[in-house]
Parts: sequence; structure tokens; C-alpha cells
Amino acid sequence: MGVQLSGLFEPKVVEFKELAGKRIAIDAYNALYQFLSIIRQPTGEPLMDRDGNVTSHLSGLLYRNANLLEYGVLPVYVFDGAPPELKKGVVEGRVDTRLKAEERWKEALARGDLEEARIQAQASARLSRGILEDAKRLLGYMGIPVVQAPSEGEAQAAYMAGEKAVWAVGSQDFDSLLFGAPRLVRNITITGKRKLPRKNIYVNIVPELFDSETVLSDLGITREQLIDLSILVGTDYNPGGVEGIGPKKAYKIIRETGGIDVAVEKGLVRGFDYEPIKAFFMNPPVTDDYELSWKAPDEEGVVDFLCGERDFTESRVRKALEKIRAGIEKGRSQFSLDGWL
DNA sequence: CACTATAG
DNA sequence: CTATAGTGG
Repeated sequence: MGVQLSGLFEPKVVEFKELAGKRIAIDAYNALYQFLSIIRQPTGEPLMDRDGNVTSHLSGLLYRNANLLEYGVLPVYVFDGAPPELKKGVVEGRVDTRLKAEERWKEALARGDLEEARIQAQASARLSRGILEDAKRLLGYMGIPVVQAPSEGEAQAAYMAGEKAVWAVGSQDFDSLLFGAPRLVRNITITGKRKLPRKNIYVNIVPELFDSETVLSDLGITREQLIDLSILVGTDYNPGGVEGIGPKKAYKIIRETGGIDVAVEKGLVRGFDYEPIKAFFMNPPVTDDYELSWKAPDEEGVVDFLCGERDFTESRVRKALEKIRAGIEKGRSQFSLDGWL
């Protein structure tokens, strides 16, 4: 989910070629959820091999990474570690929400309501152990770096961007800005036309760049104040936020008071235990134990896994691998190698 | 999501 | 060339 700050600041629309030669730390869970919810049949059923293993995410990873590499963008996938104590309740709540969505999916299917079935199926997507293992396996064969975060992947990715190990964080959520990422790119794993949920409207999705310095100076606040603002709106660690406060009101309060502490003192919001949340955003668990060097894809490894074990069509997989090879060649000749090699 | 085929 | 329908696994 992440913090809902949409509308507070404007993105800079970017083209993929502007990201050429850059490493982007992608929040793996965020990307996998996206693939698992979107890559489905009209009935809502995900793609599966003959044994019933879900393969939607493998399809998404293969083709999306082939496109990114073709553009000279090197993705680095950052996987979540143990969820922080602060998040326990939210995690359990989400499992429950997804199980309920699964029920509604089956019900909708039984009465032949395909539209509703698909909506509920999308909301029911969950990451199983096998799904995560398969994703890491495929990325390994593709030579794409995988980083294991000690806790929140978003925090680890933000840290790596701050250290200039990667150029930006790739995620749909704004949390990485709270964790101190200098840049955030949204819509890097979803592009093209997308149907708005529950509406018959299609919008064109393009990559959006948020530069932290620009965002903060436009708002006239500091990162710490953005964290305060977000806590008022609601984060993964205090879902719902303070009752009756949305992004606009929260912004006004922070601008007028300078911070949650003063806002509470002045009685603008009731007191609550926001300090641990603030401390977590300011100083989350991260690690320096990661390896970002790109390796040439093990093409036969990819083919053996996807075609031999997961029923992919070999010609399609080979075509994606060819794209990757072309991207690597282009990268070698056009970009300085230290950018992503 | 992306691929493939097909129609305009 | 773009748009859309159907499929992929």
C-alpha cells in the first residue's frame, strides 16, 4: 500500500531513454504484486504451468526486464526481509483482506460476473514462498542483481540510492522518499494503457520521476516534515492516519506548526505514539552487504527453467533473450560501463 | 504485463 | 502504422 501522497506534488514525466545507462533499485514485492494482479485471464485466473505453479510473475519479469535491458536500464531487485514489528498488524490485515477477496472472486465467478471476478481476483494476489523462490531463480539466470533487505525493501532501496549505488528507486509507493531516496521512478513496471478500477476509462501510463530535492523545495518542507505529514495521512505503520486528515489538510498543519509535536501541543491533533514511526522512517534497518555487479544471462538456464519446468513457449523466451543481448551490446557501446556493468 | 494475429 | 481481441502458462 504505502503512504497516499498523490496530488500533493507533480511528477516529471520521463521516457525510458532518459533512464538509459542507469541502475534502478526496484522494490521486488511491489513489482511482483503488480504482475500477479495484472497478468490474469478474463476469469481472474493467473497463468499457471501444468502442475499448477503460478507463472504470471515469471512472465512479467521476463518481458519487462527484457524491455528495460533493451533500453539500457539495469534493474536491481530488492526483496523484503522480516516485516518490522510496527507493521505486524497491517500484514495480518492484508492477508485477511486478500482471503476475503478470494472468496468474492469465487462467488462472482459462480454467478458469471466476469468483471467483478477479475477485480476480486486482482485483490486476492498473494506472494507465496514458491512464487518468491521462482522469481529469485529467474532473476539469477537472467544475471540481474538481487538484494536481500534486512527489513523493508523500500528502505534498503532508498539507502542504496542515497549511497549512489543505484540512480533511483523504482516503486509505485512514495515511501522511499520518506526513507530518504533522492529519486523515485513510478510506473517502471507498468506502462501502456490501463483500465481504471471500477470505471470504464483507460489511461496511458508513463514513467514518472520524482526528485526528492525538487519535491521538498516545491512544498517548502524538509524530509522530516514530509514524514510528519505522511504520519498524519497514514502509513503502513499507522494505517488510516489521523481521522479526518488527508494530504491537503496534513500539509497545511505541517506548514503552520512545523511538525507533529507542535501540532499536538497546540491541540490541532490528538496525541498519539508517532515517535517510533518517525524514528523508523529516519533510521530503518539497512545493510551494506549487497552485490550489484551485472552478469551475462545464463540463457540455457532461463530456457531450461521457463520452458522445461514452467511450460513457457521456447520461441517467445528466446526472443526475449535476444532483446536482452541487443540491449547489452548497445549498452557496451553507448554508456560508460561503470553505469551498470 | 507482453506477445501474436488480425482488421482497419 | 495503430487499435483491438485473444492468448500466454
